[in-house]
Amino acid sequence: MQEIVPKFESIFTVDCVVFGFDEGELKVLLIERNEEDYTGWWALPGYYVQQDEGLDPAAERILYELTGLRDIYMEQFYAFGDVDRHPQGRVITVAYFAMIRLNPLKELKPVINYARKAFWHPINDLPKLAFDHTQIFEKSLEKIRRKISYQPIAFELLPEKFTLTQLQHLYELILNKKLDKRNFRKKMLNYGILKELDEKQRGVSYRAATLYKFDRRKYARLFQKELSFSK
Amino acid sequence: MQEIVPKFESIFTVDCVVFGFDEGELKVLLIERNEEDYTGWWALPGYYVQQDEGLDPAAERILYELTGLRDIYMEQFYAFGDVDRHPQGRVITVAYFAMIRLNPLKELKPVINYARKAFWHPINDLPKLAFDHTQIFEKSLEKIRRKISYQPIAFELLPEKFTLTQLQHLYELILNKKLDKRNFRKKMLNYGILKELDEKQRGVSYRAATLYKFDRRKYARLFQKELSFSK
DNA sequence: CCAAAAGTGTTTGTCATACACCCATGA
DNA sequence: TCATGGGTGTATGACAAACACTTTTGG
Repeated sequence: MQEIVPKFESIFTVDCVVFGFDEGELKVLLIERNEEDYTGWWALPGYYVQQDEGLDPAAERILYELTGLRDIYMEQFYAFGDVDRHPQGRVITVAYFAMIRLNPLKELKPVINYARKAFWHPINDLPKLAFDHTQIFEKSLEKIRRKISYQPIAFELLPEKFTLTQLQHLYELILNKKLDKRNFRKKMLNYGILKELDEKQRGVSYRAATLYKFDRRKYARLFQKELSFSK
Repeated sequence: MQEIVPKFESIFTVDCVVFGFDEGELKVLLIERNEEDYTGWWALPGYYVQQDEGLDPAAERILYELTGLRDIYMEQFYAFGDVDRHPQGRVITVAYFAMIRLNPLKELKPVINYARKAFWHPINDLPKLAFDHTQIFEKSLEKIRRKISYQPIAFELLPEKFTLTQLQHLYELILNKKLDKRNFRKKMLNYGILKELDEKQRGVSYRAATLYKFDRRKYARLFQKELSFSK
């Protein structure tokens, strides 16, 4: 009996789903394509992996080249390899996600001209994206919804100092449901991973809220003790 | 500015981690390799994906060809793409796992001669596997440990009729810790996804235990209501 | 009658949930 | 003084955890 399955070669890429939080909205980082196939379309930042490059480093590099963003921890979540997902032929993509502190003032600057521009777009109003990127995005949403239920990844999205209400709104956005204010505060404060600051909100025309910081040390001490959030 | 990242082509494969339960042990399905690189070594069943073949179908086909097992639902869990994971060059692999009802009488017969044989091996006694398959296996273990905590996938491993004690032993094996008998039974029966049969165990030299079946209908009705199992 | 596993309840504490009013601030 | 969000407590029910003895059966 001989080998009946020929090896074949495929191009492969990495795509990044980067979430940010701004103006009370969850946003995702997109680029406008400047290359053949879907030219001018919006897409997730993604590109070809290099010959001598691991997947994780490729994801970091590609995100940087397309958006100028660096040093962002990303987590691989799924590989997409449908036969017809790419018009050029067989292209498998490995998808990563990240949640970051969005700085609205920081300009996003593609370093290579594969992207015309990079920008933040609200997740509730996404048009159809290039390739199967809509599907990739949906899968990443599922993933972070599940993940936020057992790990406090929401902090990654907030500014360093934040109010409990901001934190709650963020959870509500991600989980897509209302949470009870008193219960939310009780629970969050109970975890002991928030540090209350002496500082208050400024410039609001109502009672100023206390600011908090996420206490990474205490969180680390909880090891992988997983936090849960069902309602 | 010109494109600074050359596309390159890579071979890619699928690897399968299939868990079974037999003789009171958790086992994993291995093959003995019959090809260059790690010839004669034990490895996870895995092979090249074809040109016109999606990842999921590839996983099904490859498992069949290497072990003779068919119609097994597998779930993708991670892509491994370290630069030096394969001696032949850059080979990315997409890994799948499955949990199945192991039939110790059914002979495992590779259909193509890439594998000399396929066999079940206890997971607690694994030698070093070919390529990075040890690492892939470890990751799959993490994955099923997490998954069993919120979905009753353990049933997939058991014979159709089983006793509560068998089920508990299986949970203990996977989670690698002792569970309390009374609490375990209470919780399991409470979920309402077990159907008590009129039948008892036979041929044991002690009090015969009641047999149960997993009730897929009732489980489906719980939608994705997730079951939890911490202790 | 012995060995081996089956089967069975109660108590305690923690945590999720539901729910409504007063407080502080700036305009 | 009003509008706006900030901030607070209690009662109920569900569920996790800890814990030990009696029952059944075959050999």
